[in-house]
Amino acid sequence: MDLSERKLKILQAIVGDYIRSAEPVGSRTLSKKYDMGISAATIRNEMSDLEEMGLLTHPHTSAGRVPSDKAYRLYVNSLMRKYELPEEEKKVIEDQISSNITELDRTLRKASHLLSELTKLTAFAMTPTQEDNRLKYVRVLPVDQKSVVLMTVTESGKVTNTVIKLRQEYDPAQLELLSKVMTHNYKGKLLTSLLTLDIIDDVEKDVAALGRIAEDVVPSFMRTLENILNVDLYIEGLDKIFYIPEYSDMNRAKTFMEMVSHKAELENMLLNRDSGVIITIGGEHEEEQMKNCSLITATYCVNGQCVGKLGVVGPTRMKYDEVSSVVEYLTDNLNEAFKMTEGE
Amino acid sequence: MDLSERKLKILQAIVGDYIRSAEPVGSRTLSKKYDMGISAATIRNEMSDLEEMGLLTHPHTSAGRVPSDKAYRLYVNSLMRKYELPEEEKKVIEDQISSNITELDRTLRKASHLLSELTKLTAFAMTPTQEDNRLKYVRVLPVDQKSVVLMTVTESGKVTNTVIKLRQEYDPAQLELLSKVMTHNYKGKLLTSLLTLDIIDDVEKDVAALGRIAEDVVPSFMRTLENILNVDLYIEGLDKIFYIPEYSDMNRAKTFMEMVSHKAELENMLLNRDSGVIITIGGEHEEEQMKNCSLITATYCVNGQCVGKLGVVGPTRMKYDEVSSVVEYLTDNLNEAFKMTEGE
DNA sequence: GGTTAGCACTCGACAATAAAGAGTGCTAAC
DNA sequence: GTTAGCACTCTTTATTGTCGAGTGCTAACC
Repeated sequence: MDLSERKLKILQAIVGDYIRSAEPVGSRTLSKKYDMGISAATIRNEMSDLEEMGLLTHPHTSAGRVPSDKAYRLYVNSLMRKYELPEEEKKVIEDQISSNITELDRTLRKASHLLSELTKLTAFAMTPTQEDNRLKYVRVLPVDQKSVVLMTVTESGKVTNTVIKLRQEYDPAQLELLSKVMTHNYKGKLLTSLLTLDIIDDVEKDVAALGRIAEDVVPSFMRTLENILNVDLYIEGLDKIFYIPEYSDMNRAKTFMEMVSHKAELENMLLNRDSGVIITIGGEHEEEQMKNCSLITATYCVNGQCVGKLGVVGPTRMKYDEVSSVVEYLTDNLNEAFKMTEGE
Repeated sequence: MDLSERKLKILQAIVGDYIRSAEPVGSRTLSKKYDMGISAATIRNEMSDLEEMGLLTHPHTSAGRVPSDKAYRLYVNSLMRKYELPEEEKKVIEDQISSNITELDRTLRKASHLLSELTKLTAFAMTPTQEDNRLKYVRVLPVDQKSVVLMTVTESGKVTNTVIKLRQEYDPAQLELLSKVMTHNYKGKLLTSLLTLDIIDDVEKDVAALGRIAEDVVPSFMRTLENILNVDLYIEGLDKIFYIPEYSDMNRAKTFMEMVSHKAELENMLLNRDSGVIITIGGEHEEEQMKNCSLITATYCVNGQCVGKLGVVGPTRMKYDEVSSVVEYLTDNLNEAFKMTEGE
């Protein structure tokens, strides 16, 4: 696609103006607002060409031009200048994110909230996937006579603790033994693969000395595995859509809301995305309901493993430069915060 | 307020009809639909009386009548019959709630989701307050050479575990000592009161042998306390408002959404409510933004302590009988599920 | 005296109509 | 290649008129 300097300039002006105003932009407005030394009529001709190339659309005969998804793509790829976040915003992000690094969940919730506030769009953050994660070791520690704590540690460094009430008293040596047996059997195995095993049977068959302790502990272990593998999705700023002209139509607002509220589907969609800051514009989406939305996501890493997603959804008309910068900066901060952490 | 049998009957019919249809109900409709042996004209006279008593309103001269908050209150207190949940719904609630009792957070999230689905309204659930909770004991347990797990147990039975990476290796005896010192010092103290203490200083001054371990552990302890005291609010079914005629006006929808999105304020409001199933109707609320909403909340108990709230918000026109039954049944199930649990 | 029928009146909802405004597309002149 | 001018298109907004539902009042009825 070869575009003259002038066409690019006009396109850029249209995209920029439309992103700001949400109104179709006409030739006259353009020639008045941006002093580019050519008349409205000339601009009309150029616009006509751009429309033929599929970069602009016409809501109806007598309306101004609106950028197509293709135009946004061109804008994002070549025309858009890098947007530098104002220092205050950087500071807010740093303050909010770096503060409590030990709490992944809470930090992610905070991150999505922040993302929504700064972009004025609906934002979300997903807890890390643990699909590729393997068991490092299991330990069962004493708490009191009839309670123990089950500690599960994965290779990626996620540590989970669960308190288990036993139906009988136990001998500390038994716990020691149980820890060893389980660790020995399952160390290095994928968490997902462990879910399908019949672990109680396994363990009891192995070591008769454990008695019935395994029966109390193993179900909790299985539940812990399930929980670790479970992904949560935090969504913030749903109310923001009321400020966006695109959703002043009740039906579109409803559709958007429903789409975002279907967490399971949204989750799936996010899981399928590549790493890095990714911008997907309207029709580029596979999913029918997303065809008039744009999505900007990024992947954050915990202990060097890139496993979680976060991002922003909005209408195709969005401030791609600002939003992607916020997403990027926030992700960088998260990565920094989660770099040295072990456990949640 | 003395009302004739007939007036009550008419009022009940109006409230019932309006709750179902969301349309002002006229005398003619009423006399046709409900065969109560009197003519529309008579009903008009009665309606006029009821309006004078402040039980009905008139959106405009030629519209039907609409119940006032006062009428809803009367309806809820005296006219409303107990609504028996259909067996399927009971079963759904039981299945969903009883399944994973060990996970308070997840269960509450599920509960609010369920509440929203069954009532078709926006629902929420709050994690338990721990304001009156006292520390039972603290234990620091070994994990590996440089990591320990800090276990905090409260009198209400809430157990929290945090993994802490130390900057140095430690002697198991030190952990034992630290546990004892901290437990001895702070056992039985309100969690809230502990937050204001200078615990590092306290502990180090007490026992020199601990060295710098306290410096690593105590901040995590403080953070754990903060987290325990923190209340989370899960909100579900925001999209439901799009199906409610009251919110087909964009502005009201927006206002509602903003109100519900202000978690901190909502939290405060909920904390101020009494126990049991409480219905507050429109103008009965203190808060300006709630004056055209009704709120049905209940309190659930963990280990016998009533500490958490959950409920439903919607327009004053809501199916009070059904909704309050769902809230009640769900709460009963939660109470049952949380009765025997220790820890989350 | 309570109840009912009848009728004038009110008001919102909806559709049809008209006018205004913005923008295009084409043509002819520069 | 660029520009001005003009007819044409289509949306937006305001206006009007009509319809229907519902009230409130009065007078008759049982």
